[in-house]
Amino acid sequence: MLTRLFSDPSLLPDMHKYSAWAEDSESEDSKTKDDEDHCRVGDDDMDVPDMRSSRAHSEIGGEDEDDDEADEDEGEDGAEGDGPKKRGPKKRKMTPARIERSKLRRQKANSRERTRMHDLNSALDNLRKVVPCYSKTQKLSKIETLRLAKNYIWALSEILRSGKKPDLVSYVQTLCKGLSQPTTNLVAGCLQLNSRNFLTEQCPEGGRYPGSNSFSMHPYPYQCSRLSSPQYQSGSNSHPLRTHGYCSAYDSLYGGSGSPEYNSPEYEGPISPPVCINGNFSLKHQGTTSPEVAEKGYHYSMHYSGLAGSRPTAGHIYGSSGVRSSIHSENVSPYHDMHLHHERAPVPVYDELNAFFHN
DNA sequence: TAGGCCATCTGGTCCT
DNA sequence: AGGACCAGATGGCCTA
Repeated sequence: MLTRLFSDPSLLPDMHKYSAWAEDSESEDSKTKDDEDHCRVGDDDMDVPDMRSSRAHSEIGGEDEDDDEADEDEGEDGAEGDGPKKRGPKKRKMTPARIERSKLRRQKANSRERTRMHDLNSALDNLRKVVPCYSKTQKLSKIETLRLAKNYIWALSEILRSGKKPDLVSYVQTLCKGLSQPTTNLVAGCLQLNSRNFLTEQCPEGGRYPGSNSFSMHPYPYQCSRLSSPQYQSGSNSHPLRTHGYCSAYDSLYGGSGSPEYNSPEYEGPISPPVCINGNFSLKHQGTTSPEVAEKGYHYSMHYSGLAGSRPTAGHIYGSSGVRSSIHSENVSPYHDMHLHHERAPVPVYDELNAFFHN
């Protein structure tokens, strides 16, 4: 859109007009406040913009061609007075009928926009329910939900590729790529993993995570009942997961009993994560690599090719201040040792993984 | 109090 | 022409 805007010179005058308005709004604070007070009506059902606002004028100017009385009446619109004359379409005189029609149109548009955003939010809510760490009481933010969902998809696809369970540290690292530290803590806590541990467990040389390779039969009791387990309750510091009842998608992935949240009556869509237990995956997995996966593979190949001896440690990713600093997905390599364990992976998959990881 | 997140309004653009 | 989509602006709420 921006490209389109900047590539189309005919649109620039309007942009300039808008910029000028923005600047005016800074310099003429009182005037703008006044306009806003007219323009913004906080209540949902009272969103009738006041046509005295300059923005309302700019919208109205380009429509209602059927009005004959519309003239080059610069006096009214250019009434901001001493400023430079604005270019673009001539403003038309507002008649009460036009004002009314414009109000109506704007109300309808606002209502549609609200509905659209509500739909979007409900879709996001549904997404929250199928990514790890769903909680009714403490929702992930929109951006974190999207990031986590992306990582989750990536983690699942990696599982599909390898045909085996990843180790927990790798799994959590994948889930937490690019997430904020609070969300990282949530996800890690959700999986009963100290985020500091899994971050610092990254071997700087690209080696294995100490003690993270073991995939015994029951290494991860990730069930919601864990929230009441003595281990969880005896934690040194209070954890939000304990109070908010987070549950992990790892549960459903690897043998956890159904989490109560997934049976939420509010949720109407399909609730199962797309992967079944014991390697019987239900996701469609086509032979061709999807663009997203290909992109991911590219990231990983970049990562593995350029990383030798230079991979930043976790401390570089999350500074002591807790502020995330320039984290890149390439900086974390959750699956760097997966290609070493391919007992159950079909040979083509293994080859493909090798191609990705050693490119 | 600053910053993050969010809902809403708004105008521009594209599509049907 | 009208609706969908998008992005900027703004103010409210919450939290560290």
